[in-house]
Amino acid sequence: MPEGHSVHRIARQFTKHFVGRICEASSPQGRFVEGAAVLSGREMLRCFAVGKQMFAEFGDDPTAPGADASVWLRVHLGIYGAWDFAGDFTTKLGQTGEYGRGARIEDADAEDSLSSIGAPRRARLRMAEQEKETELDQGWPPEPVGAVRLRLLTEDVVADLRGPTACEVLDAAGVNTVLDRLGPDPLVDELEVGERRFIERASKRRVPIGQLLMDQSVVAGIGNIYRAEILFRARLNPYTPGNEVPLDVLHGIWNDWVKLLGVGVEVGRMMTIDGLTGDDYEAALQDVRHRHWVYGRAGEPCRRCGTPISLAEMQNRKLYWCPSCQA
DNA sequence: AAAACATGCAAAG
DNA sequence: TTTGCCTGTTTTC
Repeated sequence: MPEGHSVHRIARQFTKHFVGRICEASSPQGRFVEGAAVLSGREMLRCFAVGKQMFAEFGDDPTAPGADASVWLRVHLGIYGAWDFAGDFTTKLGQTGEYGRGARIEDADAEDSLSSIGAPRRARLRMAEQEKETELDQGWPPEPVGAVRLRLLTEDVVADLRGPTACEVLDAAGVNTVLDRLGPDPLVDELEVGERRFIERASKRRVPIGQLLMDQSVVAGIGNIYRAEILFRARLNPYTPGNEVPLDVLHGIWNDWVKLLGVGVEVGRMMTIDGLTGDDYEAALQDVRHRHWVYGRAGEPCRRCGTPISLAEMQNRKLYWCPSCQA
């Protein structure tokens, strides 16, 4: 379910609560027993997201004779994967602080100082596209619920992974192989470098721009909602071949993605309509049907011109656009 | 109550 | 090209 913004938030959560801690790893479901055994007993050294994928590096296992290299965990949540955190939290993520480029790790402390009113309380936090916090009224550690592929446990925080499309242990070379296949991510790459790579990859192909934006090797992190919304905001027809999109429009698309991703990571939702205030903003926060221009609105009147929103299949995914605004 | 559907991807056939 | 992932929400019977 998650697009890029939520994976960055999850990586932040790991950075805040797991990095620097020894992790006990297990696979209650039984489908990742070997991988969990490799990770268990190691310290998480760092965690970051690139596009929709999350990478966490674990240090040397001091108890394993001859071990001298770190190992990496790679996770892709797919369409309904989720991380369930439980333990002592001071706050939900995303309510304070700037989540701009390069601020992922440094901001963690600032956030703590801003929100340290009140003692940490034990809670449960589900992180998928949407986040939901609930009370934790069990003993410690809590029983895994459902099919938990991987459980990472520290002294006071636990993270349960369910339903991922990818979950594997890699060495550094394996991580690089994956990273090489991924296009630029505004929260990872220098903005100018990322833009150059995006335009290089998008402007040379005859493939429809609607398809290129979903291609994770062209730009990483955009999914079906951001795709539809970015194209509407650019007033660009999704079927326009990449090599026929004016360069300044591609430039605008990249900048818009930089902006939307920043908002998404900060707010924790894909807010794609600018300038909402008051009740309209609250409604948008609350309900996906109120926060997009065209996504999920087939047949409903365009919010800008009233024309019914079109729906078609592109690469087995639903594509929404306004046939008038995006002629 | 049951079925359909979803903000992806990888592996199998 | 089809299936698996295996959950949560919405729609249909």
